[in-house]
Amino acid sequence: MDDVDRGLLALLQADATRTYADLGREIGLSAGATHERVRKLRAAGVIRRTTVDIDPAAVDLDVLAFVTVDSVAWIGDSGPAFAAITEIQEAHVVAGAASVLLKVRTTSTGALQDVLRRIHAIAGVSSTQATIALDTFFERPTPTGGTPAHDGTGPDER
Amino acid sequence: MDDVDRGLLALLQADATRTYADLGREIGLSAGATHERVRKLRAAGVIRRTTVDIDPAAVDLDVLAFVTVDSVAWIGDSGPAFAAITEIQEAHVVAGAASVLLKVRTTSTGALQDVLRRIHAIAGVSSTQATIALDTFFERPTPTGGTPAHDGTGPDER
DNA sequence: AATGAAACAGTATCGAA
DNA sequence: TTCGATACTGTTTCATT
Repeated sequence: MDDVDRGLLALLQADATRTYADLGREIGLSAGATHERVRKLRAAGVIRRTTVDIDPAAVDLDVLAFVTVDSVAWIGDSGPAFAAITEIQEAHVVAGAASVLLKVRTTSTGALQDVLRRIHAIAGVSSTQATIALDTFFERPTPTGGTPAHDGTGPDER
Repeated sequence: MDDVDRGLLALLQADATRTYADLGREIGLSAGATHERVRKLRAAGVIRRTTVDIDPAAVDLDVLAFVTVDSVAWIGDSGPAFAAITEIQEAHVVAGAASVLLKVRTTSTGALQDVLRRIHAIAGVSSTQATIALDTFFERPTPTGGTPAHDGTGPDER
């Protein structure tokens, strides 16, 4: 993982449909070498998958909510129970007051209520609290440090 | 947007490197027709972009935190100020106690502290509260209702 | 809006440096 | 690890239904 790899990751995040020849031109590598780099990044699991980013509104997912879940017991192995609820986009175990933080998308507040009902049915769950998002400023891919603006104020650099 | 489109979206989310011929075979369409469908989904903005999903740990982003931000004034136009902080992966205006909810990734807790400092420097921000994620059960693409049979009625189904 | 075929472009591979 | 060349595979276009 050198700077060339990080640059490639940033370019691919922005647009994974570009050709290897094109990407290579931008970072100063041949198409073959670029291809080999990307192949290795995939093999190493740095690139987990190539996917499409979909507009939630286009599939009628107009409601976005963050749900904190409290539990009576340890919920460290309830991952699959949350994963079974398809409306849950992310599930994280968090430190602090709540045990789990969920990102949930539904077509309506009624559907959200139904999701909350199913969450309560999971063993150990004692309570939930939902916070509705009114507007999303932005959602972007995991930062890479590839070629991002650099304001120079940060303590660490790489 | 019919069921064929939704099926295509689900397949592309799972693996956008598959060929049109291959995708078409699975949903019962020729390569040409599949290509045309996907082209239209892109043109309509349903598919916002094709991207790669990167393992955060591979780029040393070992700290994930959700930060709630309180403000004294209306922050409806501070989107760009948050976007300028590259460590912020998502920013949403939320209803409830906090004004904005952020998803932040950093290489260390020290770097997180620095991000919080920069957030405080944004006009109108009065306080922040960070919640650290200890473990991520899963993070997946926006659900599409693609594979699950789904006729648009009723709260939801699996 | 879909098909099948043809022309074109990009990918994947390989020997050499 | 890279490059450059090549064979191959997939994409893109188009006339047709």
